[in-house]
Amino acid sequence: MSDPFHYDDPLNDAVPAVSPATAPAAQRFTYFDGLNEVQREAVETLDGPVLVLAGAGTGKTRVLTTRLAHLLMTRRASPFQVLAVTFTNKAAREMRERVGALIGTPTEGWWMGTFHALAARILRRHAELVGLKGNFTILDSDDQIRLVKQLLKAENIDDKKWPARAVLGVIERWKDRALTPDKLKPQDGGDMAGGRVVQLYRTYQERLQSLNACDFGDLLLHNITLFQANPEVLAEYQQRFRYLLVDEYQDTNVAQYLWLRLLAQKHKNICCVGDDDQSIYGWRGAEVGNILRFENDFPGAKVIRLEQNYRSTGHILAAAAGVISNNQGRLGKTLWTRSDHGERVKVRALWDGEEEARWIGEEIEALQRAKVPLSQIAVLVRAGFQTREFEERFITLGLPYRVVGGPRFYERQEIRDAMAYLRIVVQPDDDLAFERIINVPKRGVGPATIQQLYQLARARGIPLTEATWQLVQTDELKPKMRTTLRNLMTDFDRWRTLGASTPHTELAQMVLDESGYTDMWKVDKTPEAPGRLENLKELVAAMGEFENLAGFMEHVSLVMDNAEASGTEMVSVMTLHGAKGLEFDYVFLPGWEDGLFPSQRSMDDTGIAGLEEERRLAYVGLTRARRRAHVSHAANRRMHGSWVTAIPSRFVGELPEQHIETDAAPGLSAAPAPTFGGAGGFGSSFGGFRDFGGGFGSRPQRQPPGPRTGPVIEGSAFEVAPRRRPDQPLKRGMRVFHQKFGYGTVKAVDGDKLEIDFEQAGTKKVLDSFVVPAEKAG
DNA sequence: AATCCAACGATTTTT
DNA sequence: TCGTTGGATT
Repeated sequence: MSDPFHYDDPLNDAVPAVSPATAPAAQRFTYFDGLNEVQREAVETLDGPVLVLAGAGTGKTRVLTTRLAHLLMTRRASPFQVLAVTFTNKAAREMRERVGALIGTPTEGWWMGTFHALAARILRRHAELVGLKGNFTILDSDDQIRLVKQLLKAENIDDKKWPARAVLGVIERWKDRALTPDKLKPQDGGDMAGGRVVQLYRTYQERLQSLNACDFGDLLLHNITLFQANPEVLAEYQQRFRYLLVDEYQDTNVAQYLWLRLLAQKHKNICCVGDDDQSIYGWRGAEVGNILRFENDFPGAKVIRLEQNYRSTGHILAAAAGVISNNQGRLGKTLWTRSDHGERVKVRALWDGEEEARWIGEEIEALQRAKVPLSQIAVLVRAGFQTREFEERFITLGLPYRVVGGPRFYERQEIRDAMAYLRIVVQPDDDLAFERIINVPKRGVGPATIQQLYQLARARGIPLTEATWQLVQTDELKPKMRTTLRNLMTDFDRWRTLGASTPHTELAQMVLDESGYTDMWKVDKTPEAPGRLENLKELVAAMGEFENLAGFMEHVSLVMDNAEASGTEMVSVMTLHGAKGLEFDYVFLPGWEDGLFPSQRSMDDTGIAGLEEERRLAYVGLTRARRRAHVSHAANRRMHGSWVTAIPSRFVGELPEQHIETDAAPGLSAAPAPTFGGAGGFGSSFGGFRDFGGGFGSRPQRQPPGPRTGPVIEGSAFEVAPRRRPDQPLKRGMRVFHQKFGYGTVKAVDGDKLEIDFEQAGTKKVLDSFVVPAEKAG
C-alpha cells in the first residue's frame, strides 16, 4: 500500500510552483486592487513576526489569502515552504480554494490545513520516534470515553462520582497546556477521582501507546515531544517552513503555541491573524494570553490593526463596541465604518420564551414579505436547547429553517460503527474498535463473554482479536458462542486478505454486508433506520474519492464534516459559537437574560474571566449582523421543566442608549436593564433566575395590562400569526411533506386535523397547516 | 443476554 | 421537560 501521507517535494526545493508566465510583471499585483492601506500593509509585511489584529468584518480572510498568494507570487517561498494553519476544516478549505483561485494552480500537497491535520501528517512520518507505528489510529471521542471508563473500573473508582467525561476533560485540558504526565505532581489533579487523576492520565497514555493510538491532543503533543527529543527532525521542518501563517490565533492553546514557536524559530517569519475580542473558546483550552503576549514571544513583532469594518452599520458597531468596552485587558481596537448609521439595535422585552419565539417568527415573516432572502436571516442562541422553541414555532409557521451544528456526519452511530469494522480490518490490534462492534449487530456476545476475552488479552498482553482466536481453539466457551466468534474472526481474516486485491469501496461494502451490519438497519423499524442506511451508502460513496482505505480513514478522523446546505432558502438557527466567522443581514439574539446569557455556569466556573468570555460572545453575536440586530429577553422562561423568572442580561444594560431602540410587548415595561457596576459586578450567589416552585409546572400569568391610552383590540399582541392556508385542500390519499416527519400519505381528515402515514416516522396526527402537498415541497 | 423502566441531570465544541 | 443511563427484570 502506498503511503498516502508522503508528498514528493524535495526538502530544499527552489522549484517555483507558480510559473512565471502566470505572473508577468505588469499584472503581478492585481490582487492588491481593492485592499485598503492597512490591509495592504498586512499583505506586504512578509518578513519577521507579524500580528494582524483583525476586528470583526475587516477583511481578515482576504488579507490572509492575499498574503499567501503574494508570498508565492514574489517567490519568497515555494508552496512547500509555507505552513498555513487554521482551526477548522472549513477555514482550511476556504483558504485552499481562495489561494488556488488567486494563483491559478492546484494546491495539493501544500502545507495548508488544521493544526491537527498538519500535526498528524508530520507525526505519521516519524511515529516510531515517539513509540508509535506509522499507521496509528486516531481515536474518536466515544473511544476515549470508553477507555477512561475502563480505567476507572480497573482502579475501582466510582464513575458516578467521577464521571469519565469529567476525568477526560481534565486530561484534555492538561494536554492543551502541553502537560505530559511527567510534568505533573500527583496532587495536581486535586481530589478528583480520589486524587488519582494524574495516575489515570499516565495509564491512559500507556493504553493509547499499546493500542497504537492517539487522541486529538496527542497529535500536537507528540509533535512537540518529537521535536524536543530529535533536534535533527525539528531542524528539517524549521528549515523547510520559511513562512508561517496562522489564522484565529486567539483560539490557539498552549500546545499549539509551542508547536508554532518551535517551527518558527529559524526563519522567524510568522504571521498570526486574530482578534482577542472574539476569543470564545477558553473553556476548551484556548489561551487568549497567546495573542496578548505575541509581542513578547516574538521580539520585534510588528502589530497591524485592521479596524475598518466592511460589514455592519454604524449603530451595530457602536452597540457592539459599547458592550465589549466593559472587558479588561484587551489589546484595543476601534472598529469604524464608512457605511451609514443604519437602524438602531432593537431591544425587545417579552413575557416568556414562547412569546419571544412567536415575535421573532412574525418579524421574520415581515422580512420575508419585504423580499429578504431567508438565508440572510439568523437566530443566534447561547445554548443548543434554545433552538427547540424556534424549531417548534417555525414548523407551525411553515417557515423553512435549518439548525446548524447538529451531530456531524462522522459522529453518527452508524458511521462510527462502520468505521470500527474497517479499522479492525486495517489494524487488527484496534481493541477499542473491536469492543465497539463485537456485539453490533447483536450476536449474543454479552458482558460475560467480553470479560473473558478481556482477561485473556490482559493476562497474555495480546490484543483482543488475538485473544479471541486463542479462546475459540479451546472449550472455554459454549459451542454456540465459539462458532459465532470463530466465524467472525474468519470473516475479518478473509476481508483482510481480500483487501490486497479488492478496490477499497468494494471491500467496505462487502464488510458491511457480510458482517450483517447493513441488515441490522434494514430490519430496524425505527424511523431513523432508512436515514442511517443512506448515510452508510454515502460513506462508501465518499470513499471513492480516496486512493486507498488509509487515506480515507485519516480523512474521516480529521476532516469529514457536515454536508453543505442544500440550495433552498432557509433561516439559520445556531449557537453563538457556531456563528463565529459568519454574517447575515438580519440577526436575532434571543435569551439575553442573566444566568442564561451570560451563562451562570461560566461565571461560577471561571468568575470574571468567564463573564468576559460571555461578553465576547455577545460581541461576536452583534457583529454578525450587517443591517439590523434584534436583541430580546423574556421575563419568564421554562428551564428543565420548571418556570423561572428572569431579569434582562447585564449586557442589555451595557448597550449604549443612543444606539438602541427599546420596546416591550404589551403588558411589560421596557425599563432599562439593571446595570451591574462594571465588569466585576456579579455576586457568586446571584442567580438571575428565580425559581418559583415550578414543581407544579404552572405557567406564570401575565399581569393584566395597565390602563391604555388608545383603542386596543384585546389580545392582538398575542394573536398567533395567521395560519398559512393550504393552497389546495388536503384530501385523503394525498402525498404530503412535513418538515419534521418527512413524506407521507394522508389517511384521514378530521376538520383541521390529519392522520398521516409517514414513510419514515409512522402514523401521526398533525394539523393541516404543518404540512404541504408533496410536489410543492421541492 | 436482551429488554424495560426509573432516576438523574441538563453550556458553549473542533479536531 | 426530555433524553440518557444503569439497574432490575424476564
